[in-house]
Amino acid sequence: MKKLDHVDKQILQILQEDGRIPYTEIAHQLGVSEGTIRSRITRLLQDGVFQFVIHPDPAKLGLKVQAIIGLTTKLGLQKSVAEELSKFSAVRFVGAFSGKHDLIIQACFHSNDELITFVNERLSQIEGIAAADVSLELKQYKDSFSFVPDDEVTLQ
Amino acid sequence: MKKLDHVDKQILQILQEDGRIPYTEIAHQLGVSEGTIRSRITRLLQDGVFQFVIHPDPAKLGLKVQAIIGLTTKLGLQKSVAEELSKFSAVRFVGAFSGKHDLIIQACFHSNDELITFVNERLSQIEGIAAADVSLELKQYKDSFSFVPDDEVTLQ
DNA sequence: AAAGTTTTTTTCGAATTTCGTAAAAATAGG
DNA sequence: CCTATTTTTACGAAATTCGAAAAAAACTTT
Repeated sequence: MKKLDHVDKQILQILQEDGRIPYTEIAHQLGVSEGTIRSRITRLLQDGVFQFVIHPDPAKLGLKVQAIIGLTTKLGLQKSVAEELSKFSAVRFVGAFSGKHDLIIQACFHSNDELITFVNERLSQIEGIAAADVSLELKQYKDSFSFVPDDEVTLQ
Repeated sequence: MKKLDHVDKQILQILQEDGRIPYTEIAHQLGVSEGTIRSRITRLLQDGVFQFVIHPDPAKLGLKVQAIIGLTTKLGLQKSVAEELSKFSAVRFVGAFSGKHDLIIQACFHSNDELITFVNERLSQIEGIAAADVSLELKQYKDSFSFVPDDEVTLQ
């Protein structure tokens, strides 16, 4: 149960703009030594607070069709359905929810054709899916899992 | 209109695991020179194929409550609603969709209380939202931009 | 298929960054 | 106020990145 202080949050903020900015540069921006940045980041990584990753642009990879699909699953099969769905590389998000749909997923496709094939061929072969409610993405306004909350934060 | 070849895709694959792995290490793994990795990555960045970012764990930041909210907007106000919603740092995804909801957003909160406050106070103050359908995330199975398509890819 | 052109890869020394670690400073507890 | 613990700084060594020129590969044109 450790708190993220202002420096930690500033580090996260800077890294979400450019995950490969040198520690020396962050140190310079924040007015501390490189060693401090290094030990802070090492600790944040160890605590699982964040990971260094890349954010590909699906459209640039030819995945022009994105969809959010709400699924109704048969009782008792939700978990196995979720795990099956997670295996697809086209599927980038899978979550269990309360509300209209038991599972909600987000996936990317090259074409409408590929999407409809996914729904008709792939989903239908997964045991436990009762219904699928497809929403086709028309325009994306924001997509970032880089968000640092504004207020004080306590580690879990 | 340039193709991503096998090397490019391998680079993306490696960087998804660790966005800060040294170019020399990637070069070693793929059996090419550091210069090649460097020029490939520089080009991919310039083409906007991907960005270096970090992936924070919302739960570790105290954001234990995540929700997907489907919104119905008043005709003509969808865009401005989407832009307003994008301003919230708690909101990590905003998209316009065909289907049951005009807009679908994904957001993180410290507590159920904060979520309900967001819905009742923040959303209600945005001009143009007719209805909000909240789905509370019970469990997350997958959340990753790790989707390097398996087949050939052509840049847009 | 040879010659010329363009693009990509390799090479390599210089500049920069990262790393390991010990000393100094700051913080916390009694 | 003193001691123990944690955090920050400092700094030389190792590793990585960078710039740029040469070499190699891939494409064109004839």
